[in-house]
Amino acid sequence: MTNTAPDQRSDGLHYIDMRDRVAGRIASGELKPTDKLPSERQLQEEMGLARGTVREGLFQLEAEGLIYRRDRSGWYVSPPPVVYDPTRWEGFISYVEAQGRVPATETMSAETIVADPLLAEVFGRRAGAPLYMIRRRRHVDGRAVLVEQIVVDAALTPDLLRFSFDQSLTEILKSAYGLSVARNVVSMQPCALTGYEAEVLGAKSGLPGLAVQRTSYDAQGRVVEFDREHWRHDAVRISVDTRVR
Amino acid sequence: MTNTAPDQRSDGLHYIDMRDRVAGRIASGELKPTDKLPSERQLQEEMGLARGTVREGLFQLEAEGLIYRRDRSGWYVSPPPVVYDPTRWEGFISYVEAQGRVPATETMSAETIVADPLLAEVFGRRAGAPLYMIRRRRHVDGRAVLVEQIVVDAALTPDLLRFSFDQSLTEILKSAYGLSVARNVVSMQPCALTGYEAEVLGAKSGLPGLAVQRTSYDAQGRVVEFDREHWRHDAVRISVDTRVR
DNA sequence: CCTTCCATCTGGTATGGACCAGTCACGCCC
DNA sequence: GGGCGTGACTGGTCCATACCAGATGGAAGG
Repeated sequence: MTNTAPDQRSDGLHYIDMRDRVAGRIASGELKPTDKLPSERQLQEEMGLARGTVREGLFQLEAEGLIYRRDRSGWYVSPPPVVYDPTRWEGFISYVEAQGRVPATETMSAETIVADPLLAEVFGRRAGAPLYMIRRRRHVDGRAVLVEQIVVDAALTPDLLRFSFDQSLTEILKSAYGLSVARNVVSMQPCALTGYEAEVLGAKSGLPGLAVQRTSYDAQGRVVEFDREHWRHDAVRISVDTRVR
Repeated sequence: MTNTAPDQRSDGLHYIDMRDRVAGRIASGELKPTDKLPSERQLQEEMGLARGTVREGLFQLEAEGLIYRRDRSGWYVSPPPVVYDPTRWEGFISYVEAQGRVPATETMSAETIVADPLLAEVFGRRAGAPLYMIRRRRHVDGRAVLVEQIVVDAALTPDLLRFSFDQSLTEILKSAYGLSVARNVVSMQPCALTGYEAEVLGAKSGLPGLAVQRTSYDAQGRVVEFDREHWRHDAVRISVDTRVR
């Protein structure tokens, strides 16, 4: 392996060529965000390849975040990702709008649950303590990009379920319960979207994603929110700005 | 955790079944980290599937980070990821060791370059200003997990190239030049490893990865380090702990 | 005008065959 | 004992084909 720098030449691999040709059309602006690509069978003929080879190239572009698919509908050019700073939570709606995009939120469920051992530890409660769990799906420009599951301590937020969660939860916690966030512990891991997450995002099982887990504390060190989010990998860029301790 | 969520009907999809059967062997401990899986042709026969179907299942497990491949050698069970806080840079070696793993660093190249427009802007210099660029590959327990490209300002670090970079660069900057980091701006994005990055990590083009870009400033606001890292997606979990501003 | 239904288009799954290109362990040779 | 070559093994690429199931849009019917 060369110790010198990057840049490879046409490997002669058909699916790499195919990938680069389509990537070229996107880079040149011939194909624009949300545009639909030709069908796999059209590309197959156009490039003189087997369909499997065409699909291999498409998978590469999908992994790079350049294109995405809508099940049994077609392949589309990905819009640019939104920038997200999980440590500065101003609310999904406001920061998506600040980037000139159109956000939308859908509450999938909101219910009372009891703490299992893991959640009990997170909240510093006994197993069996009452908690609220809210599941939401969030969209940017009409595309579902993330699904989240938020857990809050029922003892701190009595009767929370009377609110609508299609708006900012942070706002509700602050104005109705006087809870505000002083510290966030965030952990992130690239993952594959499978099962429930893939299904509600309309993605094929195995699509690359990003799992974000956020624990928010108030000034007294109480856990205000415990949040797990699953993002489509091509929909987000994480940005964090911190002072070193 | 309480995955009260829907789902869990065996779809009857062969590659999902195959995936789950192998995942079961890993979960049960029958297959342990770094263990080699049976060959694709063995699995094919064992499960009565076509090889393409077996591979589809393996790709899913790879996307989930459960297994990885060594080119033309075989599929192996992934070791657990290392936890990495890009905002608290103590150095790769020390935090990997702190997690009971064995780190290693390899310097691929170290050279003087001139600032292109992008780098010039980052460093607040004119295009053409002299900079040092260092490329390194880093390993955990013998497996290459990330490749990084560090750029530093030659004006702040005269004659930097006389050092060996198989040790901590942060340490060199501090002890030899009195530079220490007061602020980090980090941005992360799931990506696909392709071309140069895939090659030096011994990965197939298209493997999911995580791109991390870090700009480090000293107390005077000067750029000390500009770093781009590409991680194997299954090798790392990002963790950030911050106070809200 | 709206709803319903159906033909068609699209991607999703699965098979099986072929050949290529590194890897790796074994055994030969020096 | 150590270096080298070789051949079996393993994943990587590519092909052709078939059928399934959801998406879609237009035609038919209310």
